[in-house]
Amino acid sequence: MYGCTASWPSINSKRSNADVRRRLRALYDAAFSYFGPLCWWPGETDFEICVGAILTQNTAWTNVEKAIANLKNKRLLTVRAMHQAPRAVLAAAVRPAGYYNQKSQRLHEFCAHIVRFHRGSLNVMLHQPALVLRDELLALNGIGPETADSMILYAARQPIFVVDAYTRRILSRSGAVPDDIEYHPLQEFFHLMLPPDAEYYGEYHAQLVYVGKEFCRKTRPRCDECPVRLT
DNA sequence: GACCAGGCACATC
DNA sequence: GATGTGCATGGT
Repeated sequence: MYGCTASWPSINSKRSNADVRRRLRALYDAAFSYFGPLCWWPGETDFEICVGAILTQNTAWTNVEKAIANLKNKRLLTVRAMHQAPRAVLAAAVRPAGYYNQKSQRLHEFCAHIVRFHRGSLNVMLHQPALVLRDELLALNGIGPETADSMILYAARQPIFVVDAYTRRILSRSGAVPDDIEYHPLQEFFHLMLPPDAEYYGEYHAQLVYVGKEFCRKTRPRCDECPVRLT
């Protein structure tokens, strides 16, 4: 049963890659049948997607939605406006997303970087090779692997797989990977096993998040009711 | 009232 | 290199 047994081939077992790919496809198909197309990431613009990626760090998305609504109401959801906004105003707007002092600073530094190095154009920054963009994002304060990869996949639409808490939990509970697997090995696992397609990566990640939210929470998982059988 | 949520940076050992 | 801690709001 999902989450309770471990019958997947080892992540290191090269000879069973075909089997792993088949299981991953079956997982996706089952989730897609249950949830339907999710069309991620939520956001009207690429900048909103990037802002959401920072705001959702260790935070429920419902709180992020409130913060983004505040930013829209204050007309701060552009690179220039956010860059020029007083820190206190920015912090007040993102307050519902928690960690508002850190996140307002991270947003400001993100915008300052775009203004300084890309003439204020997020589009210019995003139109770099994925690995160049990734290194650039990771060098910024407050942007780690998951945040950077979310921006690259959903805003730049380049095929980098996003690993988050749900991804790790679902895959490890299924026995496909060790529960203490680090970010990059798990990302490489997906890059090796899935076709490099940004739209597919995005939808796959979205389906994993929905499965996670609904059936694979940290405590009180609903394994028995989960429509996605991984083993 | 405790626990959790789509992380990350930094200090300490 | 591994581990622990601070950051903070809002839902369950």
